[in-house]
Amino acid sequence: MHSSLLDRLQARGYRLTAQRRVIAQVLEGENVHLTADEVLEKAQALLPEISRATVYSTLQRFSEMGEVRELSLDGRSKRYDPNVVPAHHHLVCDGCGAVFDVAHGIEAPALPTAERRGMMITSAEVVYRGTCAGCT
Amino acid sequence: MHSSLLDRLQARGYRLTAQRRVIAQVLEGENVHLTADEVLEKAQALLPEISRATVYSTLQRFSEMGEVRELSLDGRSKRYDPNVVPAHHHLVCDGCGAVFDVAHGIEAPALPTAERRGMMITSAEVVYRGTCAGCT
DNA sequence: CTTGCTGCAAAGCTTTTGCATTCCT
DNA sequence: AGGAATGCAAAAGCTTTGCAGCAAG
Repeated sequence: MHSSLLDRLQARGYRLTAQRRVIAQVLEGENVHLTADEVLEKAQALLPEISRATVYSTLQRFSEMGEVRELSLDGRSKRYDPNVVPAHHHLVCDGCGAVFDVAHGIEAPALPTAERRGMMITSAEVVYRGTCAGCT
Repeated sequence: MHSSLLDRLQARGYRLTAQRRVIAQVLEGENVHLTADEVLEKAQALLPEISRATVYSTLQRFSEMGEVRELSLDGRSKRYDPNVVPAHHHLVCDGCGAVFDVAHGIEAPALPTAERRGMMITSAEVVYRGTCAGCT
């Protein structure tokens, strides 16, 4: 089976702390993508003394490691997507900002070389938008 | 020819002020997409007494009118895209956050009904990412 | 032991808001 | 004249940072 996020943390020489264990657990237990504040809230339910700064820095660390994807889809908060692989697109509710995964298999169209402005393209994500049932 | 943004403002009953004229001018004069702060800076060069609050509320107004598109592509600032029509995608530099338009003609793949979670899809934008020359 | 991690609180940045004043129409 | 738009300054989110103490390896 796959090695867990925690195993990979350790393999890279990062320390394994109760806080990181809890944050990893919170992320993996969710099928929607949480904001940092929501991660804090759920983590505090499991480990009351965890701090906001730790949640933010840990999410940043996980993101730099490529273990979590940071999404900026509305002007409010970033959201954290624990499903880095396989690559997939997102469906966003313009009302509440909720983000849903779109099953993989859909491929974004390639960007013609003439349009690349000399950049090497590292990702191509499609963002679908609409309004969810709860937001009428 | 097309009616200008200012004509459309007036047609909808909005007042035509020096501030709005300057903001429209700043937006239309750019081929990259500016943040609110950059709009303020350029607007102040033309009309020194314009305030930050006015820039923000005007951009919000233009966006509600559908005259400008609000983009949230990184966790920093929103950017404002004056080219609402034709629809087009964007190329983002992960280093500096700069946003370039991708020529229209590229179509995002449709989202299968099974994946829509009951939502009516109102838009599908592709975001290409890479690192621009200046960000090495 | 050593160095990295945590918690706290303060600061930073972007954006919004309340209210008196100004000025389009 | 009348109501909308502006400017100012304060406040409100979200996120980052500095630093002393704690703990994983």
